[in-house]
Amino acid sequence: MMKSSNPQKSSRPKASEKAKAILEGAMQEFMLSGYAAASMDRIATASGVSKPTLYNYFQDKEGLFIALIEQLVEKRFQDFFTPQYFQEPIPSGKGEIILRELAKKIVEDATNDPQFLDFMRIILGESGRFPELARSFTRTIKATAFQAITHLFASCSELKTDDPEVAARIFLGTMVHFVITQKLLYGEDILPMDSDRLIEGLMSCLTR
Amino acid sequence: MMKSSNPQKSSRPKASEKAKAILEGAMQEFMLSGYAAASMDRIATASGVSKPTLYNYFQDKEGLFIALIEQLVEKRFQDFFTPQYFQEPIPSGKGEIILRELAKKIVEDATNDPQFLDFMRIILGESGRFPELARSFTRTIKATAFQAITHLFASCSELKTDDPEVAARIFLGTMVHFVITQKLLYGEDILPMDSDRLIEGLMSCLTR
DNA sequence: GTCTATAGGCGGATAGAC
DNA sequence: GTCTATCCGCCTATAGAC
Repeated sequence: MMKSSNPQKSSRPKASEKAKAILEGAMQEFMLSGYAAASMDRIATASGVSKPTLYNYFQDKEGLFIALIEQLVEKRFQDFFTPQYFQEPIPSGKGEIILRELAKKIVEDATNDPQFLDFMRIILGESGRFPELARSFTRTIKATAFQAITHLFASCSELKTDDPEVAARIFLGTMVHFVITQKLLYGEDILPMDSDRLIEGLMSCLTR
Repeated sequence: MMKSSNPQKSSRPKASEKAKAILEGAMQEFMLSGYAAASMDRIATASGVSKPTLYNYFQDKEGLFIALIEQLVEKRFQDFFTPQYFQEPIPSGKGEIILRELAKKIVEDATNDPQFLDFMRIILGESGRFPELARSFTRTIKATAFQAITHLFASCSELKTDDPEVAARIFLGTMVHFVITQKLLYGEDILPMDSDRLIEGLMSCLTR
């Protein structure tokens, strides 16, 4: 439950900067250590505040963790799978190009944005202890991605349209599993595979 | 490092039953709580031994965890993706049937064997803290699966053989991502999808 | 509201009897 | 080899001064 009121420094109702600092410190620590091994002392230090201040803004460790993940689900990674080029109307014949770009973007982000991998790891790893966070992720990010890609398959005549929902699952499944295997599970050292080669093969399965 | 000798009850060099009991208790606790939140006290209780005995058989918490996961990688889940029907020679025209059965087996095991999901969760969730365990998983289980399925695509004329390695990635990626999304991340409640429908669509993409 | 200091408990790991 | 009993540190969370 929320405290009765949030602390405010000025009279204007702006979002507290201290809360933001705490969330950033919490991000570092939770991503580095996972939920259970994270320390509220280290979060306080990383945030530049003292521990009681931390507990003034967030109920407890669990509340802080939930607030952090919800924020990441809603703000930071929400638009990942729904970039601008999913806007209507889809130019005729552009579906294949859009899918290729999206596939590349998934690989690039997993390669260049370490937060992205940490986020996936923590959502998956804590899905047993925090099922509501996993549900929130599925309801928000996964659902939006499936919806947008399904729409693409349903709209573009050059793509396989027999079952757009299934096509979307194959596309996203192949790419996300690739990223999980190669990056999270170190497959790039053990089972190397060029991402462009995979994308080509995938597109040839999903186009007419 | 190993202790100088393993404790043996009898003079014959049989595998210690206490070690087995400890590993079973450790399984319960680590799967339920994750590595960091697991308690050596609870493992001792669950195993029916006292804590010093626990430390007599395993160096410390980390050593016990590593021993457990290595055992699961090598014994328990090794043959999951390489069932009997991958033996040579593959009857002509049976590739499609074998793939369908394998896909169903993945979904069934994820549905009926809770240890299977727990194992996936812990390998993914601890891949940052224990990269060597993730590597071991990739080197052993993933590599064997890719190899067997690639061989299938390369051998069966009714399957898409342009790039068997890529076809294997698409097949396994689609099915594993399906299981992760539906079971680990609770997608079956939020984004329902009949597994047979997915398998049909996948097979139609991967056959000539 | 924010700090210093501390309470109180549970964690991993071990000493020493048998 | 296995136990009971215990050490000691780090953990979350808070009391009380300012």
